[in-house]
Amino acid sequence: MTEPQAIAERELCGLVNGLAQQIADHVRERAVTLGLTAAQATALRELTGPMTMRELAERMSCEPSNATFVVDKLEKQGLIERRAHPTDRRAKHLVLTADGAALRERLLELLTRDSPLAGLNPKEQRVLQGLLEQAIVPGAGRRG
Amino acid sequence: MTEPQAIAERELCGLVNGLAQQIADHVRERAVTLGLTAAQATALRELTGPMTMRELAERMSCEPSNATFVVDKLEKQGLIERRAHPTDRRAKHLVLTADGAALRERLLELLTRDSPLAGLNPKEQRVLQGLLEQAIVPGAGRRG
DNA sequence: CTAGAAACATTCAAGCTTTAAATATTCTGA
DNA sequence: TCAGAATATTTAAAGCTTGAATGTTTCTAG
Repeated sequence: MTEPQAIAERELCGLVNGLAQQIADHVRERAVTLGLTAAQATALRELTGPMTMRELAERMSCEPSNATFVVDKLEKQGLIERRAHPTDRRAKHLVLTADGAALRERLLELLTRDSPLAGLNPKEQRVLQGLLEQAIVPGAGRRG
Repeated sequence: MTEPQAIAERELCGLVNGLAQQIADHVRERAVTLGLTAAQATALRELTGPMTMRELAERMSCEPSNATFVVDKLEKQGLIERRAHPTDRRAKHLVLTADGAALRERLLELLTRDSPLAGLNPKEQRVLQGLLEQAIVPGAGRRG
């Protein structure tokens, strides 16, 4: 016999997942407009400036090996360059090309034109943000 | 120049994604205990009773073709049966085997033992649920 | 200084997910 | 009735993601 509280929590997990999917679909729809996949668009969006592979992976919430995969694609399209890191020879320095920077601008414009969170007003969004920050256990992101 | 509101929304999307990942990791950890992958465990969990492929896919928040893939695995393990649908010859009727039902019980027990939402008390969870329900656009789940 | 631990990036294998296309069945309207 | 639209499922191809090595470079304790 499952308790009501457990059922409510499971339903809540489903809602979190559903909203995450809605957000992902929002990105995907706009990405294909620019000839990008969702993963590529996410990488481009997160590349706010020169950064290392690991840093990009963290911003994308994925494994470094996955970032390698995605950056490979973007590099082949001439949107990103892998340069030597100024101070750490282990690391790469990811830099947008002129084409990449231009496409990123168009992408950001598309992504901010309308929001996947349009159902919530700014006040509600702040409440949601507070709850999410509280729900996310810092150390437990992965293999913690 | 990007507006503060847009930046806040993007950060909020990141938090939603982060919590979804935390929930997924929670499922994955317990799934491997039973020799299941995360996707298989999700399918088993959502199979609350006999249902069609499409219905399962919707409960799993994935494409029907993906449900086919996952159900294939569960069927090979003897946990699920694909039967003829009583009234619609296009559809399949998914039914748990005795083994499948038993494993599902163990899975549910593991999943409810501790929650991936332990950071929130019941009252906060209700607030979160209300916000998520409001944020999720019914028709826009996919290609809407 | 130096050996071992740690960190950065990559490769590979395995599994997950989506898209598009194909088949079979049901529904709808003339 | 019957043609066309819509629905349920599956297949194949492409792409995504992870986890376990591997090689290189840096850090750290002694």
